Amino acid sequence: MNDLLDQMNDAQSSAVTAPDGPVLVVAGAGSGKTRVLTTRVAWLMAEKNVQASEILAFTFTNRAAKQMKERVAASLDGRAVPFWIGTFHATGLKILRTDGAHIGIQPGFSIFDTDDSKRLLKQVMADLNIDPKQFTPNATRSVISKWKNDDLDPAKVKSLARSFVDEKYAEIYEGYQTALVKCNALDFDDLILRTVHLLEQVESVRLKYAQKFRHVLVDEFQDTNPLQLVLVKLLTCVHGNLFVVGDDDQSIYSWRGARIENMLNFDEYFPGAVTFRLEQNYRSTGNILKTANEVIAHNKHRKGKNLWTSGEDGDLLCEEEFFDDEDEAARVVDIIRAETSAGMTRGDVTVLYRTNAQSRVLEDGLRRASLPYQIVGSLHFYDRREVRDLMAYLKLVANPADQVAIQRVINVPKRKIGDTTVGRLVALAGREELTLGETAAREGLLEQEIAPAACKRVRAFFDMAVRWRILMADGEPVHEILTRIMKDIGYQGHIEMDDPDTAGARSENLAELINAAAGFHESSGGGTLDQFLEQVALVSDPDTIVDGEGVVRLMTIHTAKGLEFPVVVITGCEDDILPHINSTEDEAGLEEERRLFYVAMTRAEKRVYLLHAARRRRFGVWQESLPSRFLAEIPDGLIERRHLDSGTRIQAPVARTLFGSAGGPVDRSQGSQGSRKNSVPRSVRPEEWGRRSGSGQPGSSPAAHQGGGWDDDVVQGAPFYEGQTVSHGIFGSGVVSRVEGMGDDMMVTVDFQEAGRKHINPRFAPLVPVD
DNA sequence: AATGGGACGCTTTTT
DNA sequence: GCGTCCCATT
Repeated sequence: MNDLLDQMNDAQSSAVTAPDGPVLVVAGAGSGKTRVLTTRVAWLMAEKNVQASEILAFTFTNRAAKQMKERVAASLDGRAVPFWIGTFHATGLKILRTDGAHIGIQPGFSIFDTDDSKRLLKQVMADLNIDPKQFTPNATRSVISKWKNDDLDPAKVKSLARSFVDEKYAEIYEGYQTALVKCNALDFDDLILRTVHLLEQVESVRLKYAQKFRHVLVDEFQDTNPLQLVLVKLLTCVHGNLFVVGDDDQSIYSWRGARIENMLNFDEYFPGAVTFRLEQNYRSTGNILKTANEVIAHNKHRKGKNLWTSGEDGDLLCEEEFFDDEDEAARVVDIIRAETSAGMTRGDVTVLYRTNAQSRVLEDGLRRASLPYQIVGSLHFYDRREVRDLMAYLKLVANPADQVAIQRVINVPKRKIGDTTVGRLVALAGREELTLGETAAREGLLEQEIAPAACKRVRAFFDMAVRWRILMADGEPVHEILTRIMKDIGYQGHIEMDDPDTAGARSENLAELINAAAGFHESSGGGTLDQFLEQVALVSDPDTIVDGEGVVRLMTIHTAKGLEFPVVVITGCEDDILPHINSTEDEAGLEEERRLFYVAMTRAEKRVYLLHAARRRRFGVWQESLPSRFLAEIPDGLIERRHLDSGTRIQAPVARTLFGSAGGPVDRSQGSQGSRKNSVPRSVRPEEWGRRSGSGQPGSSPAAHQGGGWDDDVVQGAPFYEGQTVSHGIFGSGVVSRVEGMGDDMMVTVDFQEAGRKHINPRFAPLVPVD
């Protein structure tokens, strides 16, 4: 044990050996946060006589949980560590499986993931005759999720509703919750919400857990939400030993309900808290740290810290501008080649981006260059259609009440059970208060509503389900059940018929699913179907980060949090992407984007490349971009900037500055910078951000931007009028023949000289008035 | 009930 | 630009 402590710096070891009670460790990026956490666990066990079973640790991701388990085991000489460690969701689930019955949760319940919830919502909305165009399932889901995270039930929401819209949402929420119960299912939020209810309402259960866990530890505390804070409070209500680690500068999940205040006001929530700060960084070069410090210092809402290293300054950071996203991707290829010939492996280089959509162009470039790469996160294996279909079969086997699963596959592969039949079946079941399967099993019941031939087909389907359930009851391994299901329903033939082009890939995915199930059977020592479904629901990807050596990894910045890489390439360092356009409205959103940028840079050990393009395709349409405002916050001495030929005077980003503000009047006094009047003055002069002209790129049509400078008055006064001559990036020049609608909905009809008549939404396509 | 064409929305991030 | 979903057609 002393060995472990000797290897630490003073701040680290005093945090590890902190006395009982609430402890907050403010741990900067790369400051050895995980090490402190794991050593604390080891120290508690070695020095404080705490049993493994008396420790509960929360992590933010399954990846982190796994890593921590391994590291604790290593620091205990490989002894088994049976302590509770996992995400909030997984831990909530564990508690609910054991004690959920106290608050009326039926055993064998399903977990609905986002897609399941959305399907259920759609059904509920259809039942309530609510137009899914006015209340999209996505928006509704996030509204309901917010309510759940504020511990508001449908009744409360209803009484608080002030507007028609709120009332509608509340109505949907109520229906959704009822439907969930009917399906015997919990959604993601329920896993935490219901656990909180259980602990609040049932004293014996609360005491059971709060007494059991003498020490509770939380990683990534800055990303906890209010409900999770309550859960932590409940679990520590007996011993009060709470040890949390976090970095307010890395809080990037507020959109999911995380409250940075949980950390900023920690001693308010947990009086008497002791705080430790870890600021020495063991990961990055001095220049990277200085840059990160400079940028994050622009945030006001933070505790404030300064990372430092005893190591070298290292190389300067490198900023490079490109004409478009394809050029940017080509440069990524070059960087990888240069780095590998300079001694790095491909696995040492990681490419980061703000949005998943950006990966496409990068992938194309890498594939063309025959560079092996791996996308980490995002494209979840379990999100593929064929995998979800099979998973739905497993779900309906495990939980006969799961209507969502049944409705998904009752006619997949096609077995002539159409929407009408399904609708009648569901209605019938609802009326009789039976599950769909029970309804089908009742003698003569189906015949009341459904044609005899259809009844037969429905019964045949549920008969299969019954047979599969017998396999499950006999303790047949999951992969065997799965194989049997596939055979019984002829799924292989189905995917070949359905789309021969993709059949090969889809069969492989199914083979992989069976592998995953077989792997689960082994690693879990004969785990049940329920356990398999749980694991799949809560573990988005079976730890995707495989061997590093020969593979370049691509991922979003969010996914990269907590990881480190020798070389980091951050792409799309542009305003509207990083910071993302949806987050630039208010200061809080902007600060979170800045933290995102900070997280991205602090992943790097040796070198950071900051790339941006002057234009890129979005929604299939070219859009102009300005360099990220965050780049301007980097002092010149720390970075080498390579811009495109600045001989050509820059043309302002037409489409966005013209009509980006949803049709509202543009603030004239601010000129083309109107939307960012609250931001820091740019130290980089905008006119220096040249663009490459006449590059010969297809579709670049320099003509579109000729006509020289640009006049605020013309631009901001009257947008478009009939008879006006305009120029378009792809179609060339033409005459406006019609203007319809306003703001975002504006459609302009233009007769182009070459391309003929086109309808254009100026919000998406750069349309420039020509004088 | 199956099929195919077309409209539409999506793109911020995920347990 | 692409996948999904809706609707009309058979």
